[in-house]
Amino acid sequence: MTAPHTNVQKISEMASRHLSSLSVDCVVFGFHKNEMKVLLLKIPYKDEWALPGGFILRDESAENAASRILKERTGLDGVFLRQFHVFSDPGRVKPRDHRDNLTRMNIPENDIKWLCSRFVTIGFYALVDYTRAVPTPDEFTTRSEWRDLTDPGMLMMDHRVIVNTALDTLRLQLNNLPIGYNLLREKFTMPELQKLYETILGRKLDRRNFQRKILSYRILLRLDERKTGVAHKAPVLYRFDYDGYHRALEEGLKGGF
Amino acid sequence: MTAPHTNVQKISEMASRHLSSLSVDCVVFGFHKNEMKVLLLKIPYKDEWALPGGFILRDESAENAASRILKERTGLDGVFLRQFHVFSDPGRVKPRDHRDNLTRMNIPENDIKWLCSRFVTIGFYALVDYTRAVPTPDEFTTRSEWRDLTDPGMLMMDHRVIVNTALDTLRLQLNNLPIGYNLLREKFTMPELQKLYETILGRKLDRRNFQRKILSYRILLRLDERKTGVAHKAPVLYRFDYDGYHRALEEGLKGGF
DNA sequence: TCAAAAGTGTTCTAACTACACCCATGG
DNA sequence: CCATGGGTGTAGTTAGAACACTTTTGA
Repeated sequence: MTAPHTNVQKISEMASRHLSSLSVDCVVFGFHKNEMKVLLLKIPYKDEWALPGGFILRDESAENAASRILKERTGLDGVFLRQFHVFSDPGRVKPRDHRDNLTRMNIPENDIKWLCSRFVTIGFYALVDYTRAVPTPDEFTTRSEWRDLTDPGMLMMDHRVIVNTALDTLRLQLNNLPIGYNLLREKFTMPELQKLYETILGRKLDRRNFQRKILSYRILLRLDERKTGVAHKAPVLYRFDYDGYHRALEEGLKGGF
Repeated sequence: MTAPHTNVQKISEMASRHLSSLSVDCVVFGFHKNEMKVLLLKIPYKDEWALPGGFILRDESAENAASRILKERTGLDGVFLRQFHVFSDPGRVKPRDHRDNLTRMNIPENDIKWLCSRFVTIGFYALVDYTRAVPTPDEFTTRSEWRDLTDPGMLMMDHRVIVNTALDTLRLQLNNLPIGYNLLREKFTMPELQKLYETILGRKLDRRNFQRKILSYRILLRLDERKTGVAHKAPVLYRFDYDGYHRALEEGLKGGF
């Protein structure tokens, strides 16, 4: 792109009035050992974690940006991904923090002034199979880790708020989302599925009623095998009936949890 | 703001890589004569309508921008307003249309180049009392009108998609939204409230079951008066019990419609 | 006086809740 | 061999769907 032939002052006015620095941040949910996990990046020289995110590139949609970032951070393609909220409060970034972040990204001092005007991010949440995702740090972070959702540590900027909002959205949309399909491995047991729902909802469910209800949706295929190497009675394995699942989700799981 | 002392080429790169033109568009719902209405602005010299919207100003949040615009277009303050989706598909605006719009807004030719890179909008929906809102055109449109939701006419760009997405969201969130509280006048009859729900849902509800259900939520106060000047038996007037309503909404209207 | 709309009650059914019992397994 | 977790069944309660009758009013 060639520079427009206009004076710098004019551009400055336009940029400050009409342009925003626009990014996406991904809340990547996983499920492991009966715990909900979030994928976070460690900020070097600080006891803080950040959500994987980045700028939306020219000529790509926000959805595209989010799935590109996800692929980079987890190695996964075709992940379940959905936008849930825009965070645009001018106070969401302390100018000091913002400057630090941009400096870390090797953005020249002069350009930082441009980006400091407003910093809007679109929140996405993703549901991924914990066992298949490989946490991968980016060039600005030291490492990438699955952290406990309940106790992820100190989060940068308003990222804690973003995570909480994502979780609230997840709960609200629970009955219209392919939760199990994306968060569990292909084969899973009934108690595992129940634990998943309990963890997301934050409350206990009755074992027998849960089983009856979830089976009534006709979204599960009971397999002719049982989980091996477990204590006590070996539970039966299930997998999702893809067609049935998506048919049911369009209506929403009636009654719901 | 003073211009940063850097060369034009550099700014151009930064802007095109990291900055977006960011706006809000409001889908303003009203309810009148058993019809859902949307507030639209007429584009001059074209047989097209547009959603009221505008750029987010420096140092204001998207929410702020939306409620500011709403105040300008309807004269209403403290309106129920909620963001529902970001539209960022690079193909959502035909470059030709975009250029026309910006030219109409008296934005100089040179600056238009900046804004053409990407054009992202945050969709908000609003629920307002039809009888109190006064449609007010902005400086770029000839008039402002309540249009039928089912047949609003030709809409500019992807605004039809935005309206449809807003309606889908409204239906999904119906049981967690103060629908009646915001769309009806202070006093209303049970049939009016039912018609509202039926219109949003797009299907008939049983008169008697609706009444029993809505009353069981304990969100209505039955008044000691009836609607006057109507044919047939005069229906009783109700108004909302504000406290009860908001208590009930936190849980969601259980069961729902 | 009658058609059309509003107010109220009843019945039937399906879904949810809360349990009790038996089975399989590893320590 | 027994504690623990998994599979299945049942009774009581509640919420939802379908439906009938009476009341009020303007035309």
